[in-house]
Amino acid sequence: MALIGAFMERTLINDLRSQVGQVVTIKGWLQKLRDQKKMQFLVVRDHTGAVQVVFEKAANEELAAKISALTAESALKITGLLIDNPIVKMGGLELQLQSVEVENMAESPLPLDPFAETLPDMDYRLDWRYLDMRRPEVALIFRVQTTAEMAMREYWIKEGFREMHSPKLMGSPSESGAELFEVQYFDRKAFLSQSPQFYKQMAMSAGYDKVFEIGPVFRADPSFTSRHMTEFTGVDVEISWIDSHEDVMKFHEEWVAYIYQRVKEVHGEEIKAMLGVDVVVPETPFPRLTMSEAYAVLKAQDYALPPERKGDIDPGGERLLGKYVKEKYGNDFVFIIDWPIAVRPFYHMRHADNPGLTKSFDLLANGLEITTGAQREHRMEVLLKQAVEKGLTAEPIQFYLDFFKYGCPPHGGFGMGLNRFVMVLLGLNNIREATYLFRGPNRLSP
RNA sequence: GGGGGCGUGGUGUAGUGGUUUAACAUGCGGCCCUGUCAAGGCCGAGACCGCGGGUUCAAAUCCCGUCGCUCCCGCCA
Repeated sequence: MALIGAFMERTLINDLRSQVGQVVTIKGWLQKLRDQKKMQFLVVRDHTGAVQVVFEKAANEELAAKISALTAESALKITGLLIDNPIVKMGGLELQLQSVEVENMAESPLPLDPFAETLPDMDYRLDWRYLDMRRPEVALIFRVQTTAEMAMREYWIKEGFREMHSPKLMGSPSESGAELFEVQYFDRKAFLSQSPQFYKQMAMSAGYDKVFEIGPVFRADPSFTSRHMTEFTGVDVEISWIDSHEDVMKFHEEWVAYIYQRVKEVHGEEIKAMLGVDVVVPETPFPRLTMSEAYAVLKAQDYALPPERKGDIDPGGERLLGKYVKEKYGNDFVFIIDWPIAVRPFYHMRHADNPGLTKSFDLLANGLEITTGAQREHRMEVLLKQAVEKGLTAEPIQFYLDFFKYGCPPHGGFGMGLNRFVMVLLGLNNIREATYLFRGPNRLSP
């Protein structure tokens, strides 16, 4: 703040209180103009707040006319004397306008009025996302996301993690049947990465011990739901020298609790006031349900699982489990562990005493799947055998298999959807709300 | 890929066979009033009811097709 003030003539609206009695300059948007006979009132907003600006028309008719011509949401620079005025409902402050500079006049009418009583459809809001995002509630979502990512990094750094940036262009499809986007790559084909999975495991083989990556993930799945996107931000973690997936879960839950705690500290009150959501720091450890226990719970509640999908849980079942765990343990989070090999990829390690089950987990948050994790199979012969069992051939994944030839430690990790995480954290009902610019099967712009 | 729902002024909605020259709110334009502050009052512009076809004396309203959006399932994060 002080640094900016040193070379920029501007006071943030949130900092005005300390400048009473001085001439200050604010920069922001005209949220409301109340143009009266003798007086003009302007509500001006920047990214920190809003303040009332007042002008007495008789003082300067020319300036008054200039103000009258201002349109809603124009970008303005206003200089005036800041006074304390308890009558003003907006913080008891008032800026007595001396000059106004129009940096960018907004066309009128606005295609989307950020301060209208009713909110347009999501799709329309996405068409005019930059206007939609002027709403303080939307701005809050992305301030929270920033804090959340900061907290993630704080925790990682403290634990000795290294940040990786793996390539998103790949020469061959990595995981078997995954839906990949194909792109033209000079005179051949390339694919957009649908997970940094293999590359973060390579870092384990490189001896980096613990790594994380926050980056884009592409999925060519034509999914039309409130929680799927074709491009999203993945949060990936991989940890070496673990004994089992339990070690990964232990890290995961403490890390999540820390993020919640930081977000609550920094934004808790605002979130409550603007979004009506109480950020509750979850108790650790999170409850754990094995797949068979999860099935028993669902069966006890007469939930009918689709018979042909044996070994998996459908979204309705996940929501019910979330509700069950909330009631029984008072926790929004639950790990579903030990998934059958049929529904897990070849690289998940299997239980030594039960080869039909993997040492894997999903993390459900309020009944929504936000994370998949596992201990990885680091013994090359076993890995290859499991790949073949899944119908894969060695050639396309040979580069991956090679990671395990020269001293790769036992390891495991998880991949979490950042947007889903923010969605659950803030109680948003659609992933588009938690995403800067949504990408779906039918949306590539703006 | 399968299924459901919805498409009415800029936006959000009402109207679901004939008093519809399509209503209401908000926004926009004009005027009036007012140290205003969810401002108030009056007036005005703005929709061939997504598109195409059909049924009917009569369609925003029913049927078919089509496009768009949306949610659910599948898939996943």
